[in-house]
Amino acid sequence: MANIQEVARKAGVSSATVSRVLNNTAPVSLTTRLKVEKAIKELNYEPSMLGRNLRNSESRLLLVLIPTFSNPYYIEIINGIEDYSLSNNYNILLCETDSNPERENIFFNMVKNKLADGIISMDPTVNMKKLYELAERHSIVLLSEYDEGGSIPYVTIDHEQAAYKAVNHLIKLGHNKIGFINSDEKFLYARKRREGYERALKESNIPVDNEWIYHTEGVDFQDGAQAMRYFFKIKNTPTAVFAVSDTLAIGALKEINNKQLKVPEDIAVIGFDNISFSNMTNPTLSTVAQPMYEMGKKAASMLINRIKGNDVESVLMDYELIIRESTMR
Amino acid sequence: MANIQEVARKAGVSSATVSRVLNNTAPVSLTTRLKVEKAIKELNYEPSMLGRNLRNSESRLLLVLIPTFSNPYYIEIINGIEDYSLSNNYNILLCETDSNPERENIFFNMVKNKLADGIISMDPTVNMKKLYELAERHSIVLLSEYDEGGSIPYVTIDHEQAAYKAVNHLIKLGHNKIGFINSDEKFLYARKRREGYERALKESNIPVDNEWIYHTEGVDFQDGAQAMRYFFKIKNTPTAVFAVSDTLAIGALKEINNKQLKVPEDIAVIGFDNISFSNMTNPTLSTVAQPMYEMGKKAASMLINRIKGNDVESVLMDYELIIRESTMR
DNA sequence: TCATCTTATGAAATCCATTACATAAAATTA
DNA sequence: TAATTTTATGTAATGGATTTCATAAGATGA
Repeated sequence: MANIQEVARKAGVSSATVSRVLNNTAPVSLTTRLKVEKAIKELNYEPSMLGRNLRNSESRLLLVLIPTFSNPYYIEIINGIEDYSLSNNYNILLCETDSNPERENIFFNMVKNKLADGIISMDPTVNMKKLYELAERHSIVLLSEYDEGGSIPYVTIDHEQAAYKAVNHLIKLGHNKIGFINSDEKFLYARKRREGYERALKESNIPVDNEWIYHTEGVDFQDGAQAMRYFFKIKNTPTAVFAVSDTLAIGALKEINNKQLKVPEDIAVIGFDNISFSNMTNPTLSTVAQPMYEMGKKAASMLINRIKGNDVESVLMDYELIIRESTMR
Repeated sequence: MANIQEVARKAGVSSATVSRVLNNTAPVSLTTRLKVEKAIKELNYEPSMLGRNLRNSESRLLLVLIPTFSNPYYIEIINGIEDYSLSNNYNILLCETDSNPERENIFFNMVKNKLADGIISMDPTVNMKKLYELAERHSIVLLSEYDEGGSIPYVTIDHEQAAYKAVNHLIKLGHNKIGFINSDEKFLYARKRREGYERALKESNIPVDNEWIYHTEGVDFQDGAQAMRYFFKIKNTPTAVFAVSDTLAIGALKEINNKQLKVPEDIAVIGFDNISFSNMTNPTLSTVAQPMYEMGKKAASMLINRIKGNDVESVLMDYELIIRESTMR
């Protein structure tokens, strides 16, 4: 592959002029411009990004940290990030951390090493201390999982209120024995959603019973199934279940089916995230929808702005309760 | 961030020596090594990948082309690719083409521009002509979708035989009205699976009826549901359905449920891919499992070998029929 | 017409790490 | 001990594009 010097030689100009033609950074006479363009075409020249990136000390690569590919929750968000980034000439590198600090380090180093220009972290298990260190010299945006009062900008929804609404919906259906499948409360979203759960119960004078709060290891289908098995084991099985993720809710649904019980007649179920499967289950799953695509776009635009040196503000997005068969009377 | 020159100055050596310490490419005396390491630590130096990549004219980035994130089929494969790549110091860039030639071009250009070292394409909609052009000067491996007799190495399974086995399984259950939900036959895998479908029928003296072969637009749930609605519309509705992807099969399942019919009693269903959700449906879905993780690993190892300049051979992997509730008697 | 401002272009420095080549010192071998 | 090899290190070129600085030619205005 030809380089800029060869193009310059062929066109009978200097490499500076070729660069000017390429980037439109200074006036170039029409005749020279044409000569250069001809040479470019003839040599089939494509500028080397390596050279350009080194000189500009940017990589135009954004890292997107997610804990695992296997949660479909992230898909739409990623689409939003990718669409926005691509149309602004940035590429995204999807980084699955597997909640593994070593992997996380690899990705952090990419930023330090100038191999990436910034990070959107959707990983609730991320090492916040290290992230803050990195944020001193690099651009970072948090998505969904965030840090209240911290200095890193974020995009999220009001988790407390969303959970409150979901649980309230179950209460209005007449339930007062409401199980809560939560993930580990080391995650902020989990703590927030628990607060919402409790507020809804208290407002309706339903006592909060810790027996009805189950904490899962992960957010896989299996974790949801296991939670449901727990609820079946205790003397006082709930008549409705709120799960903090659709994958958990679907696992619970499956376990209820296995028991030959009916949803929503015997047990109502509501999830969170509105993953595409949630509309394919039998019965279809009620859930809380976040504007994932928009959140992704917003986060990408914030990050790119940050990289350009502008200040950006955190945002709270709207969410929506989606009622389907699993919570119909 | 300090650069190699500053480290050299601080340690009182030349940058060449620092590079030698860093890469162990030539003997360095213990005393100098210690001096250099001390300077590196004090300056908090991390080598710039941009400089290194330019000099070595490599990016240690691999592109993975997929048509869309929304098919969970790809997840395990990507895990395999990523694990292998990361442990060989390569990063992967997940490229969603959306079957959009413009996007595809962006990614191809990254390779031409030395921003990426090679491509694993899982995209059946990829522009094969362009891919072959690219393959003349760059490293490429095909995964799943391949080109018979072509010069680009691939990793795949025997699609014809796998489809044959799946359909044969339905026949053995006593079905002779077997619908086939295929995707567009411009894809090789679709043509191969159709061959398998027809061979199974013919061997059992069941006539092949084109009315029972439906071609979908995509492989989303909706496409599967639509195919099933078609089967309900024709006079002679099949008693069993073979879908070329689990997402299609799940859509069909949903549609059958909507009709208040029972799977497998009224209609048996078998899919393809063994996505994680296929074990969560009601009833659980029979399917054909490909060794996705292994296929990903293999493809990554082939690509990295190619990049190193070695010759690599295409491989056929094993698959497995997974019988679940949707085809039980 | 002279002074001043634009326009157009090239030379050379720069970004950062790697490596071929050169050289000096130390170690080994004959 | 002389000759040869190995070790240890530095100098300078290299990869490819961008940009500052310098300069010459053309345009504008007084």
